[in-house]
Amino acid sequence: MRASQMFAPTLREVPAEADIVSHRLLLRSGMLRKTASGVYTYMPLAWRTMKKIMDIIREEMDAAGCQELMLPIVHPAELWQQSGRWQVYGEELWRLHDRHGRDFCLGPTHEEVITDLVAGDVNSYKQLPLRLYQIQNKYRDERRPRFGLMRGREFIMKDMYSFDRDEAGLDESYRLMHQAYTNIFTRCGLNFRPVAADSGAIGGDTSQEFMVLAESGEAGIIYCTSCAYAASTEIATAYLDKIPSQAIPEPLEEVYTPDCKTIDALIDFLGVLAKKTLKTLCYMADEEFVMVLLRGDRKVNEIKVKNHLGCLELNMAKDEEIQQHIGSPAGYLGPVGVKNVRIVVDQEIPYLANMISGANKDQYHLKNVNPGRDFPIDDVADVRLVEAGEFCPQCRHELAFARGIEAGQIFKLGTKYSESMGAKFLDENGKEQLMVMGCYGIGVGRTMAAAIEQNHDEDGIIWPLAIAPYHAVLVPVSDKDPDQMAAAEKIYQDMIRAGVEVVIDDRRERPGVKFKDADLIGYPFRVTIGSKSLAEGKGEVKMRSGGKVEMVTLDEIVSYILKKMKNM
RNA sequence: CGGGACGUAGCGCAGUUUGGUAGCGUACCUGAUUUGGGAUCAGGUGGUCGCAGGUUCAAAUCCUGUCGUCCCGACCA
Repeated sequence: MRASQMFAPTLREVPAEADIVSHRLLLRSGMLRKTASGVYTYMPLAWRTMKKIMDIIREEMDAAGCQELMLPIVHPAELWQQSGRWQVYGEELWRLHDRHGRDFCLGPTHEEVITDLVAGDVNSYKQLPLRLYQIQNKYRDERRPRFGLMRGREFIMKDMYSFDRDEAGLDESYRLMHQAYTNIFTRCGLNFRPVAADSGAIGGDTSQEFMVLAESGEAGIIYCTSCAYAASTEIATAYLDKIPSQAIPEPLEEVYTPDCKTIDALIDFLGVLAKKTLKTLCYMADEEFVMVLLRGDRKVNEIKVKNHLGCLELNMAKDEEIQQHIGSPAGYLGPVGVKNVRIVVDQEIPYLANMISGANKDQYHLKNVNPGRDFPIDDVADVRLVEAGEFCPQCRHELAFARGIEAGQIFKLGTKYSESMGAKFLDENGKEQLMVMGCYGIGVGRTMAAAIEQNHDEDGIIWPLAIAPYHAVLVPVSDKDPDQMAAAEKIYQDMIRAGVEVVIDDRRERPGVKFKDADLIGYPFRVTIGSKSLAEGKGEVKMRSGGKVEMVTLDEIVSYILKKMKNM
């Protein structure tokens, strides 16, 4: 490729809209342009990188016994109504209708379409297992698209669906995908970690996310500093000390606590620790008013609450709703004496004694509140957020926190979709069985952005070799010097012949401009042909990832780079 | 969805308070001098000031509506 002809308009200034490194660098390097909010154009350089990531994905999928196909992006509403997700998926589902007024949506994921397909064409155990994947645009009308490619409304995803005859088959498909994903992200040169995850709107039980570790990540990870335990903060658990309090329950006592609407104010006023108090939260779970109890120093994990209740919508109750069900203002809420309200108790609570809670009476709290005696503890669940410094549920060593970018996720779905879409087969005994499914996704653009988050410096991107748009850039320092140009041209041709993907910067620009662009775009190798080195019959080879400039004889430059590439 | 802000040349911005018919930097084009880390000089191209109404002799500027974009929040009992 000749830089003089390449469509890669680099920017000196950062567009105001870009906030995180990957977005800024993608725009500045001329790789990405925005078309609408959350909708982007991949420019030629970015598309080369995207294709390389997709090729790695294809190789690993095919090696794991998957077949590529292409499902439609436009889905008829009927399929989504059949699975129930036409309602459940909510506003994120991008809906449209045709000229006859029939409802459709743009596919955010393809369980419905593929399960319907397989249900029609697979009838026998002899056709299983079946593992089908595709790489295509997905559509999710995000409430807030942001961070460039990290959270777009249109994005490219690899999605694979496995169909097995039983749980054991699913386990094998899941294991294969876990290995394939590990291979893919390793080959892309990423520092990542698989973590246990919530299965969310997709459904199913077991799930893991592949997190690319980065400070800018939207997702939180709790991991053990000693063993292999790692989970998304959404579902992370901690070691639970099941030793009941030895304290002798004392009688309830009402205390006057003026202006103690927060736990901080309360513990200041009473001079006690937050862990001696109870935190009372009220929610509207769909139409039901629910109270959630936690130790005062804990934070609630709403995902866990939602999963426990099995509701679609979970919102903090409004003041009017609290007044209506409890008859007390927020700030003085507690579980004692509450009637006709479901009380979800965090699993730590039953082991506590003589706690302080709101009295459901303005300006008053209760002392010596005892679980079981003063309020029911029959609805116990793990509903709290686990934080760094707590202890591992598996080995009791300390837990730590990290941020990550969710680049991929794998799920065991079970029979949720085969049931609703009617995906059945006959086994050896002629008996009808439901197929057992799994689904497995990778965000291709997000993987590219994550690679930049992890590999950059103040000058630009530092591409891992495997997904760099080109391997090398060739910079003749002066376009007026025919010797330099001739030497560069020869190396350019040699590189192409040797399979090195190279850009020759033949633009009539000053060397500073070429160097700045080379660093910004992040070619792994830069070969400079200047008058000084040329006088000795040499060129300069520099790696973007660091290290010093190597002077290499012109004839040996190609083999030098090939050798380096082999070791990367 | 709630809150905040912004829309003026490809990009970054000023001008809006106080109405008078649009400017700076950069990018781009031409020429000259330059040439090892985003050159200098000279000359140039490019904007219905997001859109639609309204007020006015006159609107980027004031009023109304509308569309778009970005940021923050959605853990407070």
